Amino acid sequence: MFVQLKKELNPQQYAAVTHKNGPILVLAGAGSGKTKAITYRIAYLIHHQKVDPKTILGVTFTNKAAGEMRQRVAALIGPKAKEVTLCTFHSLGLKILREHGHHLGYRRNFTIYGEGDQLSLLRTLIREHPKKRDKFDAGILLSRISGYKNKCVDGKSEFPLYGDKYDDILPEVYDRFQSALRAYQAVDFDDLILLPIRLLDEFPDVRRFYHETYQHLLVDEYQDTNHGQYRLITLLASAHRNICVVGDDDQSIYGWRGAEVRNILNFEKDYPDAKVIKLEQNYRSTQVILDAANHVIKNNNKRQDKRLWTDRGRGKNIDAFLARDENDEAKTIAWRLQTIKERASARWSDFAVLYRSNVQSRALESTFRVNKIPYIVVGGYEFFDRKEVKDIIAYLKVVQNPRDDLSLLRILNYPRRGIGDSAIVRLHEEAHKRDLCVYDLLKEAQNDHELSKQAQEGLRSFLLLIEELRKQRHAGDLSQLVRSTIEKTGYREEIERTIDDAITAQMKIDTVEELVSAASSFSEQEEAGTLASFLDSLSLNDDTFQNGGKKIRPDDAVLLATLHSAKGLEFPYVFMCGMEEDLLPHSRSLNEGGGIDEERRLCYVGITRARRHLTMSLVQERNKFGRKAKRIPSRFLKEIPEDLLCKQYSHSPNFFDRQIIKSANDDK
DNA sequence: TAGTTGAAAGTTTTT
DNA sequence: CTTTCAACTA
Ligand SMILES: Nc1ncnc2c1ncn2[C@@H]1O[C@H](COP(=O)(O)OP(=O)(O)OP(=O)(O)O)[C@@H](O)[C@H]1O
Repeated sequence: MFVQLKKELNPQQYAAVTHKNGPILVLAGAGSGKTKAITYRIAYLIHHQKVDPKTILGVTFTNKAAGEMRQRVAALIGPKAKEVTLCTFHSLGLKILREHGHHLGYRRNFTIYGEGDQLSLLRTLIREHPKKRDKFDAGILLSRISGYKNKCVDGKSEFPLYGDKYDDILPEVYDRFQSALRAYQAVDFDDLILLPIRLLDEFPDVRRFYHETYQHLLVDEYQDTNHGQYRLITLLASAHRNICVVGDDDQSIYGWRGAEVRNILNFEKDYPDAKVIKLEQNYRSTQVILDAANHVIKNNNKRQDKRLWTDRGRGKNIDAFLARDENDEAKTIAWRLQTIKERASARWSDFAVLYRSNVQSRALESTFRVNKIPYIVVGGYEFFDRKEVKDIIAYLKVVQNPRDDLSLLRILNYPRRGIGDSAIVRLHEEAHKRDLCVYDLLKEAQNDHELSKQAQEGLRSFLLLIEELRKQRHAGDLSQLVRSTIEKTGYREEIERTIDDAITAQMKIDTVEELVSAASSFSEQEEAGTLASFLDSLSLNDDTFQNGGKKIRPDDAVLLATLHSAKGLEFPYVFMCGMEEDLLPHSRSLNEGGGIDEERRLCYVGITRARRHLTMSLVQERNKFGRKAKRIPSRFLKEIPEDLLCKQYSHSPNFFDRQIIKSANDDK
């Protein structure tokens, strides 16, 4: 590979890849080969500089982008890639916390709370609060708690005031929230960044350990880092200063969760000796696509000046079509996709359909399904948000960490064990008063005569069940454990008992079964197929579960993804759907964070994913809560010059051969 | 304590 | 349209 380095890289990339130690900044536009520079640099360090792969750390914000890095490094250096740490900030934080969290009082088996867990914890706190009549919204509280937490990275600070009813209760709820997490041995996503910062900051030994361990840091999509992640990286780099960051201010799309572009813009101030590199040639897209992207993004102010050119030829115009509703849109996409595929003899995986919001995947999925177009959905809700799955996972979480009161209380009386609300409230309060975790309290409460006979019996069988599963945890394999959990809890019977509709009941049973397959395919592809790693992967939304619980993952499939999770990827053929006002730009985004500019960047990201051809679509009306709502074209569509577009607004897509493209509704 | 009923509310992006 | 939650009844 060394021989070809000079051939495969342009001079600027070559400079970035082969630069000796010290800070490097690559600030450049979409498709200019930033990720290529990072991955080649990793390969170069290993092959040329004889750097031990284990001492290289590459991080980025999203799972998808981390996976892309991993894949591209593996393509370059083969199996050695496994020794390089390539992950998201959060999984790096998790690693640090599992290895050294004991300094801060965390056991190795601590639990990760996702947003759902955070919200349900907050809801119980609100329920117990004396002022609960005020109808506090858990979501608002959560965003303020998270904001405050992150603000405290640089030391304790005042609670910010918003001038509403939440101001009064925030400090108290915050304290209770934090102590609950501690008591439960649980950490939330913020903690996965903030606690490692404390470890590195306050414990010189830990800091020294990681300075030794990771001697070369590389950060992709650096514009997406928030202050905590910036601090984390800065601490990790402080000894050797071998830090290479790449990014593009025009692709900053996470302002709404605290990402700060100034992290990348200030890099030269942080590291005055930084080698700064600009890349100006786009190797990805045709002229038409690049022009469209540039015309859209130039409507933003406050941009870093960047040049971008391509020699890949003009290419075909961008198609833009109007459909009647989202099902028509999906059908037309299916039809066009198949047409392009045949004409260009492309593979399914050469296509991506991108959208602003996860709900948009629904119509696409059902249409693709009936038309036998293989697809993979990135992220989205679906599987792991279903009640059945969350219940079983709560059991597994308790098995792993019995101090997790929140998960325990969720399942203590599901399936029904005769333990009612009053008993649960009593147990919870008692545990809180005596500074015990509920699990330990249960051991005595099973003989507490103030509880009903029924409840006592229920507690006994619950404890027995958990103990049994805990024993099994180390013995058998993971999928066996999940299966036992389902069987021993009598979950299937509970579903059959409580749900009258046989079809719904069967669906739920199937869902639970799918979780077993998810577990078994997990232990097949992970060498450490333990319960702990399974729960971690679930919490971090790991790529392993891309297709929910389904075991069969087509290896050649169309990608369905949000604009956010498509960043960093590229496809010969891209569809952007829902090009409508209130969706892109999204109506809810206009007041917050980056506002319209961030939405425009999102559009820019979408356009620049395409290599050869881009199709945009919009609909006349969209179903919203069972009502039809009229839609108007996105302003971004109008920012693209007419001569780059090929508009097909006139005829209904129903026009297209109905025999070829089935509608999702008329499949029976 | 368990189960039913009816009203109300939700409509963004990720870890 | 869906899900969630409070109030009610058995
Ligand atoms: N010097 C080069 N010669 C040929 N092709 C290149 C070169 N550099 C990059 N490419 C190709 O251009 C495409 C885009 O590269 P890459 O994904 O690294 O860009 P990027 O700057 O990271 O993009 P983005 O900002 O959108 O994530 C890839 O297909 C890559 O292989």
